[in-house]
This record gives sequence, C-alpha cells and structure tokens, in this order.
Amino acid sequence: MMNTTLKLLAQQLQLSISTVSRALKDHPDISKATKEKVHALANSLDYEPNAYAIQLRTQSSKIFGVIVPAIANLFYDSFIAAIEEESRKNGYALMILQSSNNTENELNNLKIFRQTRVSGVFACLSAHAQNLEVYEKMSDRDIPVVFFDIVPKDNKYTKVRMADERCAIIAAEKIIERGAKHVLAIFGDPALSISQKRKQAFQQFMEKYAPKTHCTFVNTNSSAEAEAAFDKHYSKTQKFDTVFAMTDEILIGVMKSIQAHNIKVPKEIGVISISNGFIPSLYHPVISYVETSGYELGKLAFVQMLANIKGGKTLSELTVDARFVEGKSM
Amino acid sequence: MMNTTLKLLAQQLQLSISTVSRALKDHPDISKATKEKVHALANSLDYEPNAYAIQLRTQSSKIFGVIVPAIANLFYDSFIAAIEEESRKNGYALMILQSSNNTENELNNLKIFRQTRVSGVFACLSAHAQNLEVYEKMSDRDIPVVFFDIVPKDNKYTKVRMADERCAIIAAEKIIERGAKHVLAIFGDPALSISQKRKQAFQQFMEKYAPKTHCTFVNTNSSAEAEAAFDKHYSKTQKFDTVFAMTDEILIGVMKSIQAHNIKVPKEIGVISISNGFIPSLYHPVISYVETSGYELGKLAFVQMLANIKGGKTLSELTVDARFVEGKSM
DNA sequence: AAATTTACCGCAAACGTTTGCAAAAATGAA
DNA sequence: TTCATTTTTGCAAACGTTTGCGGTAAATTT
Repeated sequence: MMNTTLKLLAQQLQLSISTVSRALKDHPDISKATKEKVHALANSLDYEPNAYAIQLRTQSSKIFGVIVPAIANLFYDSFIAAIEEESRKNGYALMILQSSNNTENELNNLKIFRQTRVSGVFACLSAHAQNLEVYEKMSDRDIPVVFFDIVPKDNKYTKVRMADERCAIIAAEKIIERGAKHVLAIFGDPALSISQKRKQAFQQFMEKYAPKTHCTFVNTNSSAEAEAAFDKHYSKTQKFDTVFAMTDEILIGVMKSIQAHNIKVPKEIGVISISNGFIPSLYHPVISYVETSGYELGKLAFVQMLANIKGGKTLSELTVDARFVEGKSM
Repeated sequence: MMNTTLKLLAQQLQLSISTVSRALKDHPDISKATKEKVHALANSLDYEPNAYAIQLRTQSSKIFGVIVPAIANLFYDSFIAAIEEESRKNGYALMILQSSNNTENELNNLKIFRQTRVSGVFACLSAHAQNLEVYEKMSDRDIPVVFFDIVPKDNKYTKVRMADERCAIIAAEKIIERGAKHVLAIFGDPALSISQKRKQAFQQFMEKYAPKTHCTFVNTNSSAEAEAAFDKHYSKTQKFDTVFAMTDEILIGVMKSIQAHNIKVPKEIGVISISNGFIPSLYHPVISYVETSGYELGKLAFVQMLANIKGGKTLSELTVDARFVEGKSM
C-alpha cells in the first residue's frame, strides 16, 4: 500500500503542498473551509507525517537515548518506565541501549545516538572509571546529557542521583530507634562511590549518635557473598540483633541465610535495607527499607532533560529524597 | 559545532558529493587513492552519516519497535535484553514502548512506530481481547510484526511463545515423581489463554497418569490473591503435600504464606513453579521450577523477525522449549 | 472609482543522502 | 595517431517536509 504524503493529498485536493502542510498544522493563513477539506482527506487516507523528512528539515528528532548497564534490573527498569511515561506525554520516543557495564558497548551506543541525532541522552556510566570525552562529543553536537545513578564527579555535568547519604542515615536512625546493640552492616563493591558514600554516612552517624552500639562492617560483591558473609558472622557466640543491607542484592543473600537458619524476624534479628521496595515485599514478614525509587529518579531526570533542552545548560546535581517504608522486620 | 556532511567533505576535497558518498561505502567505481583521501578527511572531521536523510532516501530505518505491557517486569525485561543484544549485533536499534496493558496506549504506540517507519515490530498484546486491525495496518505498510508471549489466535500472524502445555506437563511429571497425594495448583487469570492452556494440559496429564492424586485448582489474579488462596486451602484438616504455582506472581504469594506459617519446604510441602528463575532463587530452599526464559524467547523472536524481513512472510508459530530446573523444594 | 488592506494560497529552496546515467579521463589496441 | 575500451568522476533528481517570500483576489477604506 502506498504511503500517503503531502504531495498526494495536494494532488487530490488540487492544492499546493505548502497549503496542505499549513492546513494540517492549523496555520492561521489557511481558511477554515480548506483546513476542513484537508483534514478530512488526510484522515480517510490516514496520513502519517514522515518523521524522517521532518527531522531532516527541522534538524531535530523527537527521540531520547537511554544507556543503562542492564535493562533486566529492578532498579533500572523502573527508571526506564518512568522516563518512558514522561517521554510519551511530551511527544518523545525512547531508544534504549544497554552497556552491560562494558565501555566498548557504551561507546558504540553513544555513536548510534549521535547518528540518530537524538534530542538528548540519559546515561548511567558503566561501573568502573572511563573517560568522558565521548560525552563531551555529545555536548559539542548540542545533545544534552543527563547522567543518572552512577554519575561523573565533575560538576560541569547535569546529573541526578539518589540521596545516598540520606538513605544511609535514615537507616541508621531506625536502627538506633530499635535499640540495636550489635549490628551487621553489609555494603556493596567498595570501589563504587555509592558504596563509599553510604558506608561513610552510616558509620559517622552511628558513631556520633550511638557510640555504644557495636557495628561490624562488611563489603560484598554479590548476593552469594552476602549470604556467605552473614553465615560467617552469625555465630552462636556473637549474635547480631540487627542487619543492614545496602542493596537488594545483599538483602537477597542475607534473607537466604536467615531462612536457612530459620532465624525469627524481627524477634531474633531486625532487618533493614535500601531498596526500591519489590524485593522487601517478597518476604514474610515484609522487610522495612529506605526507599530509593528508580521511578522517582526517572521523573526527576526527565525534568532536568526538559530544562536542559528548553533553556541552555543547568549545571546542577539533583538528588531524589529518601523515605523510610515501614515493614514488619524491625 | 557544525555537523560534517557529505557536502562539506566534497567541498574540502574538491570532489563531488556523489564521489564522496561512494568512496565512503567502498563502491568499486571509486579509485583507491580517492577512497583513502575521503576516509582520512571523514575520520578527522568525524563524519557521521545522517540517519534521517538516509531513511528518507532509502525508505528504510534501522529501528525495531517493541511493545510490552511493562518494562519493569522480570520476564519482559529479559526478553528486551535479548532482542537488544541481537539488534545491536545486526545494526538495528530498539525503540521500546509500554502499553501498561491499556489498549489506548497500545494504539498510540503503534502510531509512533508507523511514524518512525520502524523496520519491524515486536508486540505483546495487552492482556484482554482487542481488535487487531491496527496490526493489519502495519502489515499494509510492509512492516513485519512478530507477536510474542501473548499472541493472537489467528495463525496468519507470526508469533513466538512459550511452550505452555509442555511447561505444565513437565511440572505435572515432577509432581507425580514426587508421589504427591494432594496438590494445590494455582493458575492465573482464567480469561487469559495462557492460563487456560497450562491448566488444561496440567489437568489432563494428571488425570491420565495419576488419577488417584487429588488436585485442587484455583485461579488468582495477583500475588495477594494467591497468598489468600493458599492460606484458605491450607487448613489442618486438609493438608496439601505439594503446591504448583503457574507464575512468579503466584509463587510470591504462596511463599509468603509458607513463610508466615513456617511450613517446612520440602518436608511438609513440595513447591514447584513456572518461572524464568529469578524469583525461585530468592528462597531457601531454592524452589524447583520449569524454566520459561524471556531471554530465549527474545532470541527466537529476533530470528523470526529477520526471516520476515529477508524473505517474505513466515507464517509459523514457534515456541521455545521448556526444561526443568532442579531446586531443593521437591 | 481608485487606493489600500486583508485573507488566502503557491513557488521554490533547503535539509543530507543515494543512485541511474552521462561525461571525462586514462588506458589499450589498431 | 586514432579509435575503442575501461576506469573514474560528476550531474541531477528524488525522498517528504517546512517556511520565507511573493502573488492574487476579495474586502475595506478613501
């Protein structure tokens, strides 16, 4: 089936292409009668403007690029869901690419985005350090970049992230409220700034407001490691009354061990984590957590992007607030 | 910064645009010397072909559209991850839109895809019945559509899905192997064909090969309902020795109840589910399940898409095979 | 009735490519 | 040297829009 174009409409109506074009976008120069005729025919032939021709002409696509380490991830998928919603509302579509935490992929993805002339890029840096000059190249092309979650240090970039310190502090507060005496606090990859921030904030807060509480700190890189760590530290002689898990991954490991040993929550041990809420809801009793919502982060990122597109650069770093969600595990 | 175009390159090299274009794509008409010069300059000015101009000229974009009910979903996100990988390998990019199980969204999304002139669409129908003429419209425009997971009945469409019957039968086999006497089998929304298929296959198999085993069948629409159903049926007087969960959602509900009642798995009750594996791995003991891999399904869907694009229509329905993954819950 | 304004509409260029065809240059054969 | 090939390059149209500018006819003002 032939695609209907402006030209086709124009021929059928004995009008010029420009008139048809203007009629379709309600230009004041065109009479009401003509507009109606044009719209009628356009509908019956269901005309769809050719996005590529428009972009070529106007030099602006209505597509945003998104780079995440992995789509199949509880946090990132809700982030994506959020910007997808907002994008659609604002007439943008999304192009999503995953880096798999691999710098080479990240580079390739950026290249695709450049070629596609996306209107903007949402980027989560792949885990370990890399140079950011590819991102500079985007800026050179006037393509705004909003970094999220794992962001560069330099604050010439636009970035949104979780309020990591706040998260950790809220968790610490709740742990103190509980009157914990011995806490096992498990954090993630020590090389990641997110782990460092959370750990530091947590530790400082505990030392200041509950100096008598004994804290054991552990770093683990996976669910299995967290399980092993909990196993190891949870001996008869030195029992913890509270455990803190910095991420869902860690929580999963901890809970496995807790279930294996048939430890009673919250009676024998209190559990608290930082999470977006899905994993904590899986257990009985439901785990208490400090919420870090990928969804919220997505909304925030989108606001930043729009600001960026509308009026020049916004060089700020925004964070989404944390809040405690009460479960039954504390 | 100015975008480098063919025209710019041509001017600088004192060549025509067509020569530059051909040189860049290694056309045999162009001399080696010229090619080298062109490539050199193109590199140093890092020329990126304008995808929109190409599409406009060639009438073919290198983009696939994907419609899923929700991105934030254990099954769909792995499906997406799979086609993203394949797409990138084959020089395609992905545009992902979520329908939120809402027909209106689905329609809008399709419209965007038509406007973007995507090369193909991967579509998962939103849960409840709808008319498929929008999809016909895609075919009219020569845009192939590969349906996945929730697919239309009519087999003039190209579709890939899980081997639902096989899944259910494998589960039934394992339940029989276990020597179950009383089983509680919980299925999903009875309006969905996936629920019907699985239930029917399961029931038939049990009746045929283990007529003495007593099965109770329940349909639930959510995790919470599944939890309630298990609660209700698990009374002192009528204990089940095995429970079968048709989906992750159901498994989550069941496990909550099991944890709440502190029922011992697999001693007091055996648990088996159909899943992609993530949720079953969260518990202790690890739950046995029949694997339905979104990832595998994605790979299969991509093969179908490519076949569709290359050589005409392939009107087949393909299914990805199921396999049992042994946990410790049976 | 002439002059001015207003309301509509069309022309044509431009966006950056690709590609059929023709033209020019280089090479070989006679 | 001249003609026939072969190799290399350029011309120009086309893809479907948008938009500045200019034009015509009707409506309004003098």
